[in-house]
Amino acid sequence: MPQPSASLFPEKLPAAVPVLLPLPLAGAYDYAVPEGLHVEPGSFVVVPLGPRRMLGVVWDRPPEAGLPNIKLRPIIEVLPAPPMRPALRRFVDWVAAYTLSAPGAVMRMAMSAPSALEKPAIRAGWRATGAGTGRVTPDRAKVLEALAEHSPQPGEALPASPAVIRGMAKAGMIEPAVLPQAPRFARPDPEHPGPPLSETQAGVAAALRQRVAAHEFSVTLLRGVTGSGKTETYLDAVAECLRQGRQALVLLPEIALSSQWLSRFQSRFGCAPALWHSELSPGIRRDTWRAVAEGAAPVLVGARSALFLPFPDLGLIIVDEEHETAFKQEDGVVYHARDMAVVRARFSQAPCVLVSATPSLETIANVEAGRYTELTLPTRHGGASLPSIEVLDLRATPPERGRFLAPPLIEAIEQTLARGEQAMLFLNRRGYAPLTLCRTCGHRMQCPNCTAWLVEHRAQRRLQCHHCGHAEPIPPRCPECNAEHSLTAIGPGVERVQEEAALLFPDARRLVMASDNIPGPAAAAEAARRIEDREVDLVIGTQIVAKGWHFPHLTLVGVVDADLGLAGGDLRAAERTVQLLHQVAGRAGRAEAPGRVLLQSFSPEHPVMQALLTHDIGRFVAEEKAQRAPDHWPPYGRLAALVISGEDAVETARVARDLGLAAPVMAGVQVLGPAPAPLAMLRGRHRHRLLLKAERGIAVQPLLREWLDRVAVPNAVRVQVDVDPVSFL
DNA sequence: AGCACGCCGACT
DNA sequence: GTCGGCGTGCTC
Repeated sequence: MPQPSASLFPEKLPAAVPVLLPLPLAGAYDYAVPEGLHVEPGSFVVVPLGPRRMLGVVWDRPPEAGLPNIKLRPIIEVLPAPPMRPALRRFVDWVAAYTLSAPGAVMRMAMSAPSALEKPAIRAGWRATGAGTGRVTPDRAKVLEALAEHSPQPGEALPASPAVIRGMAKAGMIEPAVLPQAPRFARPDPEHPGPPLSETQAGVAAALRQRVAAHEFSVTLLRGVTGSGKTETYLDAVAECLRQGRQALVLLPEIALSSQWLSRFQSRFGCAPALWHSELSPGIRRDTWRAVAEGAAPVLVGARSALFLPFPDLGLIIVDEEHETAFKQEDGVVYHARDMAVVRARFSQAPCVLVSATPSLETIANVEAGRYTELTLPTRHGGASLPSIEVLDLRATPPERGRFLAPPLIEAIEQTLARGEQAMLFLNRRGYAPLTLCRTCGHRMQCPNCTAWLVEHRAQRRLQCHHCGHAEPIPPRCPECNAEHSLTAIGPGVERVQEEAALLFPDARRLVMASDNIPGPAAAAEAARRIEDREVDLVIGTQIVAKGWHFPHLTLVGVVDADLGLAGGDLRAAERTVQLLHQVAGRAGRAEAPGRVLLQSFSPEHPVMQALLTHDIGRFVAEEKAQRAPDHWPPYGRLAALVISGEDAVETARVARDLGLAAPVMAGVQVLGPAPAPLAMLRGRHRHRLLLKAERGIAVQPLLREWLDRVAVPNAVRVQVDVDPVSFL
């Protein structure tokens, strides 16, 4: 590659820098730096792009050499914000290279609050003038009263409509005033007295603190059964990080369901942490982003996207429930937050702690290979014993016809309720019934856009597609054969289980928990409170009840269909089922009352059920390993999936076939497919899949890149690359 | 991601 | 004869 020569273009060459724009472009664009403007790598700048102005970041790559005839457009402005740190810039490049995404698309996630880059907005409010000409109406009196109490206040905080406030301003009764800086994030106090740690906890906490104090990269698996006090233990490491004056990041799989986690944080540190998730309002988002960048948010708790926040001095990353599939981002830049957390920690020279009761096989393999270390909390805290787990053979004791709860489970619930304790029924399926079938002609109600059945939601009297959001009213007669009263609900969803429970336990106060009726953090917190305060006797829920809740009065968990997750039969079906059911089981019983778990299954002999009822997860893991290792399935090899999708069936299939023909041929690499995806149609797009499997040690990214370069893909067809896929749909 | 340009159908 | 549909393509 020709190098620019200073002697060829003496000082005529304008200073130029690459600027990475938050767009899916192949790389950074070069811009001229106007005389007198100071920029450095990481500077946030405004540059012209075609007809518009765009925010970007000065990047590290030296500007493209040669082509001195191209006149570069100049940078318009440098924003008064701290430059993006090298650790974050390198992380962005790394994630882009690993996931085969455009660097700009990844950087976009690191610029998720562009307004935070401008000067902190002056927030305007109102104060009373003590004068003015207007009449004092009741509304106006309330406003004046509020302002007498506390002044100035933002308009939206005043007890009157904007019209009233405008009127008062016009009458000269109130006037605009600058509000003081929005309250900063409280500083969690590491010395705040928290709950006492057991001896085991204290030992593990000391080991974690040591890793934090070491100020260097390390990865630790913190493994402990449900109720062993993992959270309090790692919060001690967070405290150490605070003492060091560095920032801590805690990733939770579903921040919306974490009200109880947040109260534990509060009681350990005396205040709430900063939060980061997709539902934040723009204002809070901007404040939080800025606070993180300024180091004013010492602890941040967030969903996976928090990995891309501009921490200046990250000293610890915790990934709680590291086995959760919610950490995998499936659209846009496809990445696994657990794995990227490790990378982020490496670039920040910080320890990373992966926390789980049922670690992923990936993490276990990394421990076994010596890449990660492991710390264990082997027993439940406070002397509580593990719940007893039984498998109910549905072949031996089937439910009544058209029902879903087997007699022994019904009896167990009755006993539990009679003792005044709480019971929970778990079924990982929303709605009333997963299939609506015509008894006359066999027609199945199907989504027009997806290869999927429509799920009946009886409460809304609608059929819904859980993949694309399509919804339609339940038709009065079969759309195929016109038979009336012939459409029948097949199979159970939580709504149907609740209906059955209402018949069986009419006096029990029931609560259904599914994403349909728990739309956000507030609803989740309220549901948890009602259970804690014993306003509920029977909880019926989807996987949102499996999360790390602590319900002290809950002693029985019934799993309505323990076989459900095994149906797809993909690589991780068994592993996921063990993790999910183990987690649900962990809801039963705590310190004072022993828990009991009943799994309804048609195959009690299945290794998954055996692992659960013997509590021998270790043997299950060994069996999985023995199955996966010989053929180099993950984690003993790597996978990358290509999903080819398009509206035109023929064209999409052709691209898939072309990719199959152009697949890399090499020892240790195997390409499976193309084949129609299990979800052969999604949102109106036809889908095909290819799977590349490589032995460990083979870098798949260069293979993928060359592979994709060999095949022409028309615009209407999309090829999505998923390195380390979790979902096989 | 925008926002252009571009080439084909229903209006004043 | 134009206005406008959104399909392809470029932006340092």
